[in-house]
Amino acid sequence: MKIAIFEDNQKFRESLEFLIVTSSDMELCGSFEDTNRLIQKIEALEPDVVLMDINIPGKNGIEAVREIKMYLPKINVCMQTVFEDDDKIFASLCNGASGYILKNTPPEKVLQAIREVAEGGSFFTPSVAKKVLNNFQQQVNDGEFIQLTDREKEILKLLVDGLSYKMIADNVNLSFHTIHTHIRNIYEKLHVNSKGEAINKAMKNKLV
Amino acid sequence: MKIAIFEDNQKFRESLEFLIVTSSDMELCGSFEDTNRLIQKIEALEPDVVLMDINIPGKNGIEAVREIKMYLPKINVCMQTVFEDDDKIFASLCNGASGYILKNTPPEKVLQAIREVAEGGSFFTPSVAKKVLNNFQQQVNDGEFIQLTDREKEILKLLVDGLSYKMIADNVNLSFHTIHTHIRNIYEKLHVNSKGEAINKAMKNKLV
DNA sequence: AGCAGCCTACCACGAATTGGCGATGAGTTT
DNA sequence: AAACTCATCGCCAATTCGTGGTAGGCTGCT
Repeated sequence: MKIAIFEDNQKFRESLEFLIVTSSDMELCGSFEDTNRLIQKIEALEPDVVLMDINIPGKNGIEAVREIKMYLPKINVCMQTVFEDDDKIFASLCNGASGYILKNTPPEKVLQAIREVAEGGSFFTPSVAKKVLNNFQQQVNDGEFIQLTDREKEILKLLVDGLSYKMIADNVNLSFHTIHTHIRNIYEKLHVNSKGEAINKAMKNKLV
Repeated sequence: MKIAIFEDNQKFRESLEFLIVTSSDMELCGSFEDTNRLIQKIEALEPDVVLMDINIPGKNGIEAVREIKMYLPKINVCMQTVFEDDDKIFASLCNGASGYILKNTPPEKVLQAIREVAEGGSFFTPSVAKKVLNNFQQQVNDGEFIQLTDREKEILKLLVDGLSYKMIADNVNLSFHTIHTHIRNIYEKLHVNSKGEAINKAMKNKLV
């Protein structure tokens, strides 16, 4: 298993290097203090996992992971940082990072994270997992229980996709009037009274 | 640290019980094979963590976690199952579970998961973490780079909230016509031509 | 047989939205 | 100075939407 490190803090980089080289199943294939010529380096070294500091000189870690995933999508990237900055965490993950560990993570967990990421899994330190989870949960249901029939869900989905009544009617082979009625019923169940609100609520509450 | 188990498979329940009682920092405060009188039991036992099988008789695990989080939101729940059923995983997590482990998880990881969950963190087995992450990543940008002006973003946000042109005009103290033009420009930039599509695209690409 | 819920379909009217066309002024870049 | 972007305001015709009704057919439950 080949690992590449991108980390500007020398002490930290060295301790990571030590951790990798003393690990029997891993091989350190590169270690750098900036992201210059990032893609070329990775292309040449062919690491299984890239460890990327989030605040690294050159392109920062978020840009870096985006680039890696754009040009070399098979490379798995594990981010690391000292800060629990929500925005950066989400940005990294959205841009394709497979893992996220804080720098106070004990060595054996770091190795574990690397192994999980190498196998295509994901690893978050618990606090990061919690943040991801919160983001996940908050999208859902404000306590209302909305029960739509299958037909209604089908039509709501098309509505959310931006189709007009007429297009929906075409799509499901029903009369325009029927669609009209269904949508009125949907609005009532969602407690909304415009297309915009309906779409918003449908997406936020993952009704589609 | 007090743990309660809800698990219908006897063998599995017993091995969990063994795992807990032989663990120095944990105490088994209850172990059940169904979810009957769930809330009363939990209220009486006051566990720190509930281990909940997802396919348990009575109310299933998803309903159970929802109830727990509704009546006793401070209780942290860790789900477990043999299957990697995406829908159930997401449903559990959305309903408030803090952890999700598969039943083939080695004992020491189970204990680790319980500890993380007890401390308010989250724990997923890597494959589940991957699923959560995928759901996270897919929400974002299809590769297009959409550059909206501040005004446009502001108006798009209100549009997404379900407001009509007139209401938006009121909201930002502009003329109806101005809103109209902005929205037309927004549509052009988003390559859409209806309110529905615009809202959809705006939400999917997190432009707001 | 009666009731309830769902899917279907229709009428009608006022309000909202779209799409096309044009215009001005402020500020920035070239 | 010309070109450009951004924000602002305007008109108009065609379409779509929101809301109020009505109503038959179907299924499932009592």
